[in-house]
Amino acid sequence: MNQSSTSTARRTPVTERGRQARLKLLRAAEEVFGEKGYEEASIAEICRTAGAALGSFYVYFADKKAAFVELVDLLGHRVRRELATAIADRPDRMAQERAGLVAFFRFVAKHKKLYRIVRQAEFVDAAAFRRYYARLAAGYAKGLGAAMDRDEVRRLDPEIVSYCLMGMGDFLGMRWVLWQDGSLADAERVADTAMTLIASGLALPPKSAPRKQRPARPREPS
Amino acid sequence: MNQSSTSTARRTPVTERGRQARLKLLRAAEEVFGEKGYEEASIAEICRTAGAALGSFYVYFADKKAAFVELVDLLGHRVRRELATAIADRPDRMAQERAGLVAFFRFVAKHKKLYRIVRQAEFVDAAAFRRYYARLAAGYAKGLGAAMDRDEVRRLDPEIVSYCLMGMGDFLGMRWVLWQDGSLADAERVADTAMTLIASGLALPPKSAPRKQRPARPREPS
Amino acid sequence: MNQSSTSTARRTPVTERGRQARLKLLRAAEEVFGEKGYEEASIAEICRTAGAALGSFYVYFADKKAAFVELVDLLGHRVRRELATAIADRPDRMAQERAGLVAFFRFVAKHKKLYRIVRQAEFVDAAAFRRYYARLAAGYAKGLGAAMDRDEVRRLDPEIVSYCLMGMGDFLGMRWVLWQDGSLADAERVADTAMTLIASGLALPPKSAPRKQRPARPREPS
Amino acid sequence: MNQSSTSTARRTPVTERGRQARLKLLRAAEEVFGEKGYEEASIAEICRTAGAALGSFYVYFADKKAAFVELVDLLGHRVRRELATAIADRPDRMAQERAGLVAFFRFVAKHKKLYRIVRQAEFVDAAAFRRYYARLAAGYAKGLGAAMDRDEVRRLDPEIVSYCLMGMGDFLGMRWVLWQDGSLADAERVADTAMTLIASGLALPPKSAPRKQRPARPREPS
DNA sequence: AATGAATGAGAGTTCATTCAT
DNA sequence: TATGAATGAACTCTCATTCAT
Repeated sequence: MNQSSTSTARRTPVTERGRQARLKLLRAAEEVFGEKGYEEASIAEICRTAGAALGSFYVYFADKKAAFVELVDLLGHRVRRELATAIADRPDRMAQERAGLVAFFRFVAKHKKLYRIVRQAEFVDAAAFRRYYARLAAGYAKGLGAAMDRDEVRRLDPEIVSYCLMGMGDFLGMRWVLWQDGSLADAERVADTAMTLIASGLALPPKSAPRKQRPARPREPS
Repeated sequence: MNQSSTSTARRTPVTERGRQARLKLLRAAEEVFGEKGYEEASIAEICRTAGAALGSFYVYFADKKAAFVELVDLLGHRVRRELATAIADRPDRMAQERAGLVAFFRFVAKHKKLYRIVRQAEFVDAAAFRRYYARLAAGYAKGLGAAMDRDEVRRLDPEIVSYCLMGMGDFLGMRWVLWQDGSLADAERVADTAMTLIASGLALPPKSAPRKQRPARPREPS
Repeated sequence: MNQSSTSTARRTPVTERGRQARLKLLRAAEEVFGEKGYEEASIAEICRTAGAALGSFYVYFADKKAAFVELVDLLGHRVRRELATAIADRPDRMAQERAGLVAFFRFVAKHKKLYRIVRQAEFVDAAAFRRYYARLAAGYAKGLGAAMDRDEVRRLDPEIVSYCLMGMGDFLGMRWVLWQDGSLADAERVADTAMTLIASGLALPPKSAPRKQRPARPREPS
Repeated sequence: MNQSSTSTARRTPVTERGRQARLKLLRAAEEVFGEKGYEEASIAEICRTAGAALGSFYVYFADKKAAFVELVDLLGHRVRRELATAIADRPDRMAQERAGLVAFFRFVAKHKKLYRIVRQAEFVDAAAFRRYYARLAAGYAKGLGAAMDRDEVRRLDPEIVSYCLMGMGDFLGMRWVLWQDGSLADAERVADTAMTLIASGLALPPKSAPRKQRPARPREPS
């Protein structure tokens, strides 16, 4: 969780000046990694972009990968915050789903380059990649679980459902936002279709025989 | 299609011996790329694995990327063939969906390393990556469209639905197969849950008011 | 003089078919060497241009350099023949000089690319390079010597004078033909100026006191 | 003029230590290029000679060619300085010509290997090659023009005359210095002969009819 | 903290030449 | 003769990282 003491010394700035320098580098890293991808990005260019000397990079980051991973975590925060904001105040789960999906499209469209960083993380640091999705899924599942408890949606394993919905969102975003030069032209139509699928998929099944003891959440099908 | 005459000459073998050598290299590339990933894989190791001299690689492939791309296309063929086989003879669309999903899990479990090649393609050759999914989606959409025409499933844009289902499959495979050291322990349970979602999502809506003129299937974008 | 038996066997074609194949390769070599220069030219491209297989090259030439050297010698022949033709029938030495200079300009303009081969020979095969100029100088000196004997031009070491005049021609051709995209726009004006210089330079000195015994040619100044 | 930011960063040393290292590499390059020629010279050898690591080369030079070009420009400076020094204090143009010619022979004899660098530049970087001669010619022409204005020498296009004289010098140096294992044994005799030619060639023509209006010196082409 | 010079392993790629057919 | 596959040494260049100041 905390990436301390990997090799050469302190990595956390103490002075305010240090904190600023570190931030400058991180922002430059965001730009360069986003533009070039992990492998093509060079630390030299990051430093040039940040207006810092080559050596300074290693004052604040253990190595190239450490900076990248930090960026992935940062992005995870941002995405989750964005989604949380978009969802807040929505009356019911389906409204939340739609708001979340559209917000995600918007995020991807707005940070096209940047979003590739997350996807590339799979090949740079698998743990950071899993962490990103696991945390996203946790938040997702929590919302779904609550909705299930309110009998708003069909009772299914929330984690599985979360990955289903994340997968849908991810692929739709890839196909109709990323591959569409980032325009949101089709976003509404695509979201409509997806929401039809999701709404029906999650709709409560016609209650055949009311069961006294409702089964533990995870297990449901048959 | 054929990238001739730019640099060192012909790339297509003429003799049978040549065809064999090329195949040997391609198999070695599959192994090494799968094991190490694109960036970490070295052509020297591919050649060592294939038992060929370094220069021989360039007799058959223009460069590192060309071999990788060829591999991605090859994998696309294999996956599509596998899925087509798994689906054949299934009585209805939902049975096909389930068979396809499970077959996909099995493919991923069996070729865990290899499957990373496809995912990494996004960062090596975007075109090959898109091609992979576009072709897969095309086949998928065709099956869905037919089912819609038979009134087996809800009428929606087949391409969008295809990407939704591919996304679900992809993420589930990632989470419960790839991250699970490739075991298929959870596969059935996960497939069950997913199928509940899919079946409900694609089920024909309760016909409220019978419409004379059923709406034309939405046309495929671009 | 004769480049026999360097390594692998016979290099001289016996059949007529062989002679043709060899010629085809030599012409291709001329084109490719001329276009790319010695180092950048590849035997593969020469063969491709000739429509021959890679291995065929070594049937007719010992190696890359051998073909190049042969080409340089060939060019030497052509240049000397061209000059000889241009000079023939000129009434006096100065007319010959001018005709030769202009013919040289024309040759360079016409075979711009090709002429670089000669110049590059200095760094590929010094002997071939010297041979080229030595032979040219020999012819030049012979003509000059004859003119001296006819008391048409000032008596000086003909070889030295030859190199002086070749140097002038070479540099003028370089500056006003090669660097001028091969146009001959300035050729006349340049030739005029050069001829003024040459004519005065070679003009008989005002005979001060007639000497009985004229000195051996090479030694003249003081 | 300065080729910044294209690839790996700054090329101009900032510290004194850097300046020294750069110089060390440049001197090594001079030695190795001179000895082996451009193509045969390897950067590895240059670094070995300089006692520097391979990577250091690229700290100071963008690539092999850049170092070579810099060397050519450097040589140009040296040659021009040498000639300027040799010419200074000579009473008249002909004395200057002779001094320049002999100084040039001496330079070639002394830096035999080095002088090949200039000649090879034609095939490595045509622009640097032209620059070398264009600058030399400019200085030459200036001196000639002044002499013409003083009515010391015949009035002709100074640039054309410059190239004539440079060509003579070049070829004589090649034939009687470079090909003579660098000895200056023949230098005097050759210089004498050449000077006879030059002196007569440039001598003022016998004033047939005194012209009021002396013709404008021909203007320099482009 | 900050700098920038120094490092050197390692990569992809080329190509003249040889060899088996 | 003619072919084209096979070879592997050699090359230039990159770049993450360390070090001295």
